[in-house]
Amino acid sequence: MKRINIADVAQKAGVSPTAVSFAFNKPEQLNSETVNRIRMTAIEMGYMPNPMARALIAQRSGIIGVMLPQPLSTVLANPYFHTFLQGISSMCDEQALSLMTLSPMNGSLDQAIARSPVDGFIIVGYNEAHHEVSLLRKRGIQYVLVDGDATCAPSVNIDDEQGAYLAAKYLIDKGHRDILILMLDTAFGHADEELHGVAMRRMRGYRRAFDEVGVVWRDEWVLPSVSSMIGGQQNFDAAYEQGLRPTALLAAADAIAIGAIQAAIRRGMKVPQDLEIIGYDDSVLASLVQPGLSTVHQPIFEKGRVALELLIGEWENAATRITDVSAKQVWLPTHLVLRGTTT
Amino acid sequence: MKRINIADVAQKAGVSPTAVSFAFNKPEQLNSETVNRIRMTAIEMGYMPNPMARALIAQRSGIIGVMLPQPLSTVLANPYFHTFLQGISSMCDEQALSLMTLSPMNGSLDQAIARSPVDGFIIVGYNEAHHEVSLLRKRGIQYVLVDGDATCAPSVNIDDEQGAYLAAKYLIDKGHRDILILMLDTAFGHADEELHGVAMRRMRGYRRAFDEVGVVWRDEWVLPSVSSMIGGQQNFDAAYEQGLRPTALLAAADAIAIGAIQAAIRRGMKVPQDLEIIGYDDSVLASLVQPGLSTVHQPIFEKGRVALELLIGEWENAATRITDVSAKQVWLPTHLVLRGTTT
DNA sequence: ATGAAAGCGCTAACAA
DNA sequence: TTGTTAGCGCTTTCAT
Repeated sequence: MKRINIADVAQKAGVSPTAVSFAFNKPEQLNSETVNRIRMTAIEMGYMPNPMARALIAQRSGIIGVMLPQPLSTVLANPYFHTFLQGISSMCDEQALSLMTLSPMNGSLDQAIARSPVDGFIIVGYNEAHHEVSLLRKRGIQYVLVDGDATCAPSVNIDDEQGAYLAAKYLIDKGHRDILILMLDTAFGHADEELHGVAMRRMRGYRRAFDEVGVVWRDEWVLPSVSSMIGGQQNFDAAYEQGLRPTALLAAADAIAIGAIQAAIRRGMKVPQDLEIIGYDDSVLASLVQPGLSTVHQPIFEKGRVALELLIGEWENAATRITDVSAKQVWLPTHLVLRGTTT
Repeated sequence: MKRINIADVAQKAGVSPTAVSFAFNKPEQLNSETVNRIRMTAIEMGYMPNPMARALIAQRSGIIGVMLPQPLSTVLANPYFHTFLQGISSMCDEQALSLMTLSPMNGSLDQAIARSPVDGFIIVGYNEAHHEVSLLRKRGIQYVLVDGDATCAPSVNIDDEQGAYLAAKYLIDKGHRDILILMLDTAFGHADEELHGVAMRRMRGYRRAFDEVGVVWRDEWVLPSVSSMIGGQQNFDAAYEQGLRPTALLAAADAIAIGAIQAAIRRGMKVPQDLEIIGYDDSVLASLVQPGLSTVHQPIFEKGRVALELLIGEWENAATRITDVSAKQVWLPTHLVLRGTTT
């Protein structure tokens, strides 16, 4: 089925392709009668300008790409990303931009990037040093890094270290010494270096609190976990079967914490009486579960908004040729939120 | 900053643009030495083929568009869509497709559609009769309808009516007569006709159970609610202040049910002792809240997968010129899941 | 007020 | 094995 193009419409309406183009983009340049006739014909024939051709000429598609560290289906299972994407979208809605998500296809992002007709990227969970990222840089494509280390490009991060410190400090001050830590597995160099920065910063924060008070840091008490409820369950169970008997738990993500709670309850423990727990992120789930999850709050929604704001700022910089020395690094604050999983 | 194009690379590498193109797309057609030289030069110059130009020629972008009934930020606040989008993405991941979301911009989808370089649409919550949808049809763009009435195009729906019937029947059989119904507001013709089909089908299901047993259906006991926790809270409160004293509650969406539960508890009621509640959708929240929400289960994830499968099927049909008479209407089953909000 | 023609960046017949 | 050439569908000067 051949798609109708501008020439078809022009011919049927008895005008030139230029006229048809004007009828859609600059109607004021044309006799309003002609505009009407052309519009009529177009509708009748089911014509609509081809978006790809338009984008090719304009060198701009109105689409922003969000590069994610995991397959999309995994990401969408994570409440953190829900809120983050909401933040981006709220800005998209305002700016009439469309949002496209890209995840590693067959383990690599190359494919995905090469095919994405986007005006810029928001890159989540990769450091600037990452291979694909440096390619973008070289190609002169605008991007903003989120949850990743950056120096040359704008970035949005939170104060992971401080948040982690506060959480650990709280439990230690309450007298806990046998604290199980379920850490993001990305801190262990398993998966690429995704989130490497974030995971390491949180680890350092926990550690700082331990060191400061002189509590022994035992590596066997730190387990890498995928960032999901299942991950939390499995690793809590694993710890228990290894003989660990924690009185408190630090989880580097809320989902992990919630999974661990379920596992603990299943083993007959009472939360928070037998086990105090502090998660990380303050995702929507934290206030929904029973008991409410004590956690480190980070402004997730705002993070998304700010990321897109920075990206838009980049476009404007490029347009007005202001030098790129700016490269803003935004650091958003974190704080402790106490709910029902701590006493 | 001028972007490097194929000609620049060709010149620098001392070959023709064709050679460069081949080096990227059909390396086997070229002397491997030449390929290497070209690749080197390309990397050095930071060159990457322009995705828009590619898509223009191929008449195919590898992107599928998901048309949503509400602004993206609203949609992402809804657990139903999380799971649905996960279903689509799981298929995307497998097929190396990218996913782009479009929401009404400034109240209309025209803008968004006109700018979307997609290979096809998954349209959620609109009927085939909807203006924008019929435009697509005319333009010859492939699409699949989800949660909407269709005859000419493929569609995926669930058995809304039966699910609603089961829920209402259950409560009625337990002896309840004062049943508050928090219905999707889209059943009331407020917002366009979005979800019109779905909302009406659920309404009919509830009604059928009432009629069958001869329970009086009172329109004042049916309140339109936006599909969110806030909506559920507000409408439960509104009902209460109107003097309604329900002993049971049917909510046409889980989010509504959960909001209503919170409102009820705040008024000192015990769930399920004072108020039995059945939601709709069985979204992830339903099993997370305390007490667990009894609800009508629908296979949300699968719905997303099937939708994309149908779309891909359309492409293949078009390619092999099989006539389009097929237009599969898929109906997925629903069933009742009892948890803690019923006795 | 309207049209002819050049080109956005790329691919793919067809030649050489 | 490599290059020439003609578009993909559209926008946009520059003429008329």
